[in-house]
Amino acid sequence: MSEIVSPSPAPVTASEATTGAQLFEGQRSIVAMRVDGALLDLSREIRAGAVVTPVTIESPDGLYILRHSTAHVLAQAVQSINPEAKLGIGPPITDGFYFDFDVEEPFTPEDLKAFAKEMERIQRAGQRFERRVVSETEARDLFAAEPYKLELIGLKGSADDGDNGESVEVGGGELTVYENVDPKTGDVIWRDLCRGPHLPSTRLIQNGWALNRVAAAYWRGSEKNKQLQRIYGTAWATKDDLRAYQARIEEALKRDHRKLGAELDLFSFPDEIGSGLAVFHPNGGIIRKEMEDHSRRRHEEEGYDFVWTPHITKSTLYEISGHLDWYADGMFPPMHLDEVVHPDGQVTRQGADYYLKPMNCPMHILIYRSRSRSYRELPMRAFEFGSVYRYEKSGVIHGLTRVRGMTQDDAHIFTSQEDMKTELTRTLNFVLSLLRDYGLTDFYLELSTKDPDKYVGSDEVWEQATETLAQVAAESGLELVPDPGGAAFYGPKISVQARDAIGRTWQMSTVQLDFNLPERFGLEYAAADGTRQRPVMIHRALFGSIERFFGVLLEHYAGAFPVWLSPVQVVGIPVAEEYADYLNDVIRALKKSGVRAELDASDDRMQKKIRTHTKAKVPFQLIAGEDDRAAGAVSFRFRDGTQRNGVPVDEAIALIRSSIDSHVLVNGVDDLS
RNA sequence: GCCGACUUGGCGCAAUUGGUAGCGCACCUAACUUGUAAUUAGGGGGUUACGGGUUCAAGUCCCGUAGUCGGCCCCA
Repeated sequence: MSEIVSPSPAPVTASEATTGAQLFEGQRSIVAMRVDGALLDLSREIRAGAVVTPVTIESPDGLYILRHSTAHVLAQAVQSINPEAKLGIGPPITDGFYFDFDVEEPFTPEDLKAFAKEMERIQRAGQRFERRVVSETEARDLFAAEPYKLELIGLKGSADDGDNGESVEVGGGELTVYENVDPKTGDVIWRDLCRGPHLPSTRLIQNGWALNRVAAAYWRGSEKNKQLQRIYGTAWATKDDLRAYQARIEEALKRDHRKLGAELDLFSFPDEIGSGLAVFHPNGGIIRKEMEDHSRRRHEEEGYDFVWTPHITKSTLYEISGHLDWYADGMFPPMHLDEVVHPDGQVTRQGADYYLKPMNCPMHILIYRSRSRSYRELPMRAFEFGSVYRYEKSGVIHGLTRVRGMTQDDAHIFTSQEDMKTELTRTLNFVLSLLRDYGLTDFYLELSTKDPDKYVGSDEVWEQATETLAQVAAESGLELVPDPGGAAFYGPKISVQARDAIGRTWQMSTVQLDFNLPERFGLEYAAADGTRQRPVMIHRALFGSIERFFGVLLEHYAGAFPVWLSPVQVVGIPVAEEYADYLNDVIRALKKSGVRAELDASDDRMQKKIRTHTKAKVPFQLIAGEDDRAAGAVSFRFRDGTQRNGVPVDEAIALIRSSIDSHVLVNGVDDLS
């Protein structure tokens, strides 16, 4: 990020027909323009009277163009070194760009270096980007050797480009080609089918870019298609911006929950158990237990009933629920049990398939259905920390955020249609309030609506459900982002997205309406008028899964948890052995009031102890020597190195106790009130 | 699942062209007892992920399996 924010140039009105290049002549910082909302090359014609907004390179529009143009330079470099490489697509993305190629051999890191070098040469050559509108015939001619481009030309008519980058290649309406032209000779050196716009010259790319990595990617995003080699890069207006970006990446790396989990001895994934299956160590166990205990208390206050269900079930349950139809691929394969086969090969007793449960809802439904229900019992809120198992594909497993075994803080609310909206509102408020207890405060909502290719139930029911959710979302006052087609097959949902300490967003809670399962399981209740009615079901999980939420909090706090969640809350460090007994009395008193406190009586020297416990991110180090003992006091040292010395013991205990109860994050002396 | 890279004591890393495994931290022992981020000395610990193969010789080369990482696809 630039320290100095350059003022955005003001829009100008073209007094006569002209071009952007003429209009902004001599203003090197202007690389493109917006006319009537459209982002255009400076070379484009402007009609008289048009209002033209100049685009500078460091603006969001400018960066988008810069990244796109850098992608072109990369592609040219790749083809200049490897003329056999066939072009895929090469759009700008958040913070950078990528370009896909079909090549015989995958790229190596050495290839990347060579490409980067060639890119620098292309930059220095100052090639012009020239836009040309072509007919389909002409385009087919120009890209006769580029099979993927030909495929895109064929697609041009169909408007459903979606968001997978193809629309960057072929603009709506007309086909355009961008040609890189040698500024001296006027020769066309390279070209790509592209909607644009682009920088006027490769020279404007400067040195704020880098090639990051290679990866495979399916052509047009479908695993049915061939995998191409994708090169990812990043590009910024200046070298400083690039460095700032790289520093941001590094910060995120430092917070990686997998790294912190090992460093702080919180959890691990033993190979012997299996991929995506975590064990929590004692330190992680404390955090997890605190998280769960607090959640249980809040659920109790909120009128939830606690239920327990098994981890495994006969297939019948998921046949009724429909999960086997839709998600069998994501489930662990069944165990076939109880079959008896006569020696002659005849099956004399039919066996049964048992599945590890991938979802808790059908079991909660059976609890509801175990007897007849009255409207007086509704809403019934069944809550469970339910362990579920999903057979995630090996390539997607990722730390605690994508696992094969997890525990959901899952609840299913059975309510009447009339109370549905009240209950949804209440649920959403509860969700947000609980997330705030854990220190997340910055939210927005996402409303996922029907996927027309993957749903059950009638359209009216979906509409009604969606409408209700939209209303509840609007009433929350939070920002609402639509997610068309993102719903599960059985109902629309609202998900709560939280921003963490370094601005990344995580999908947290979901509140999901379900008109389908009550139908499938034939759920009913007796209404006030004596008729039998069908309840509506709300699925909701606040953490998503405890494992995932744990990972998110770990990254959010970079391992420095609020006091109530810290595995060790206080470590006592005597200045010399002589003061150990005195300090140990303080530690004992703390333990007595429920504080996780320890005395470091090892024979390390004091400075070493401070270092050790600071690295372990213990919130309070209590130090005592002669001065403190004489005064009946202790001295605080905090994570950031700040101190508060000579605090009377009673006061110290009270301060620590209250910092736990109030869930505050204490990193320095100023955080302790 | 697909593509690529990687896998050396608990953690982070090292081992010239294949010649038979080292360092730091952590751990253990001893001495030292010092007011805010590393006291000193000694010691233990690895059949180099696993299984094959090539070779006089494999951590180094080849094949397979598992796991991890980065993407793609997927995410009830």
